Amino acid sequence: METKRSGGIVIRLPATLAQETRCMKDTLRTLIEDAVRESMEAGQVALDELPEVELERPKDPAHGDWATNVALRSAKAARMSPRVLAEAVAARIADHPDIAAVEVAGPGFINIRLSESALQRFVTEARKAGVDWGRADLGHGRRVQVEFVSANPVGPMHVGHGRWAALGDSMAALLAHAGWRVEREFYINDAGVQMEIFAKSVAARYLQLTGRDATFADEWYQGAYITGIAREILDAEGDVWAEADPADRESHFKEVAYAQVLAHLDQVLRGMGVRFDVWFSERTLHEKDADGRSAVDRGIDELREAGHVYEADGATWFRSTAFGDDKDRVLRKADGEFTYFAADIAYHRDKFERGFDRVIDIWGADHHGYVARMKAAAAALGHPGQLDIVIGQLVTLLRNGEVVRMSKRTGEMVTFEELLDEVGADAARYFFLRRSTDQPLDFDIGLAKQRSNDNPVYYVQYAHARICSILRKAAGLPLDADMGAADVAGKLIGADPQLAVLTDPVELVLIRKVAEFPEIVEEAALTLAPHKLPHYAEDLAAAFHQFYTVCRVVTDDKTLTTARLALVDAARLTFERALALLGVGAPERM
RNA sequence: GCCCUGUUAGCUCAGUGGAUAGAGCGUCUGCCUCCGGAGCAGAAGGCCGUAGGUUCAAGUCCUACACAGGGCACCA
Repeated sequence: METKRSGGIVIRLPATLAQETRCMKDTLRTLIEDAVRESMEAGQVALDELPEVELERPKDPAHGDWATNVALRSAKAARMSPRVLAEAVAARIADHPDIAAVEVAGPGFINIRLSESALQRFVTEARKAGVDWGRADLGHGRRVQVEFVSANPVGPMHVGHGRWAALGDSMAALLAHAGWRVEREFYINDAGVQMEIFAKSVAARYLQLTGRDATFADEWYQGAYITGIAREILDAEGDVWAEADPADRESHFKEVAYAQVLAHLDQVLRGMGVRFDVWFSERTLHEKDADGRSAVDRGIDELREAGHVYEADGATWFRSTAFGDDKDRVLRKADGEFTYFAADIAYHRDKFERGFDRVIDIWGADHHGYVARMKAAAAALGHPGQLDIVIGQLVTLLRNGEVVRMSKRTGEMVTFEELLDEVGADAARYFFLRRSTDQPLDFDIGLAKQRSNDNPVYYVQYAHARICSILRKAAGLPLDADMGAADVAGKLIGADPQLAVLTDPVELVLIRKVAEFPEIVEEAALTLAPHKLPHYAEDLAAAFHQFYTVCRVVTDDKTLTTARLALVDAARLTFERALALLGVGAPERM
């Protein structure tokens, strides 16, 4: 099988924004650095060099929009009280037009409150950016590959795969929004023992269906889907294979069943909106080229030439301990077979040969013991630090509080497809992405089935739908009208809304939340932590609902109405972007 | 035995070395002549697993220990 590249790949290139957008944080940092430098030059502060200026958002809104601890950090070196140092710096930034207030607080924090006009500008900025709102440039257009799911093609997707699908897809979207050129890849483990067992299992069921006796070993795949595949073969091709040579039969069944499972995986993944740019077949790594050598051979050769390979006890070893692993690892067993690890080395070598600056693998916690050797291999191949391996804790499936044991072998399982049917793709994705990858996930089917309002995805989607409803109301459209929210908003608001009238505390809280979005994108992309997005979206929804309760948007006051429409439109856009990065829909009505 | 991840409100979980540790659910009390009540406001609820250490400052970093889950193959 050839490496398959799906058609119509869309790689979104990083947008080059016409104007140089500097986020508020960077602007403030420069401002404070200048203030410290001036204080030093004026002889107020005795420091040898400019300290690093850290800015943070205080937890307590009473402390302003931003705070810096620069005075606390430099006090010792400057041999002065942190508060006095802070006062000296604060006095030099207080006059900036974007700053409403500066105060020294606590042990020596400098708290900064932005002016209303500075905040109001974010509404314009978000609406102007449109789908590019929140875009960052961490990647500088470098190429990153995210490999995830990568299931053995020997059975249906299970719930754990669903978590990796949601996680990988969202992480990829996040990285793309943060300025990386991203490719999504699925590694098909279609070589090796699992496939043989798979074929034997199908063959045995086929024979049984034709009324013959067939041994079925305990360690084979017991799942009902095996019989299903066997029945399909029987229906399509008849019982001609019953009397065929067992080796021929198994080899034929293997390919038929493999194709079916692969189609199933693709279909389920598409059903939840996940599309891979590349499906990479492990088999291709074992195919011999004109010189009679496979990619696996060449991978080992490369390591050998670099001096990292040796022979011992009849096996071929990789000296992974030279790169921080606990023990050396076997590449080729004494029986002449390659280990799975050897193929994985060839695979990662192939990835880097394709020119990725960075490669991210998403694995379940059950593979964490593999991390050290894989990173060692990447380093030995000349790519230290370019491989990130994200370890996600496992999913435990519960049914009404009782653990459902899942095993491909015994066939006792609830497939991910069933779960998607029951709870819907949006809720399933949101549920998966809300928890940190370091946290094990309990997925209770009974609970998820209830479709209860407890699910925060509805809270967020409802906020979006509510905004669309306001837009419909303002445009005089019926409640059930289909509309392009952005177009409707554009016509209603016009080119120059008077945002200066947005001064109500809840309006400013909502603006601040909207303004935070680019920081969240950057932080989530930097830490490979999509779970920050749902939490942000819920905060944004809370800010919007509070605003909605206090402030009526559509009133007789034309100026205020237009300004508030602009604000809710900026919020709508932010919901839409945040949900898009999660792969969750933003419905215009529910 | 060794390695990884976790341990924060009754439950499920957030928390870039900073100020009085947050949210949802659950419990209790209020709010619909009004753009969607799938909403909002308020109350109660905490020795951040334990013990040391680093720091001006520790839920956050370091070291032990306890508990939970997952790994420790010439398996895939």
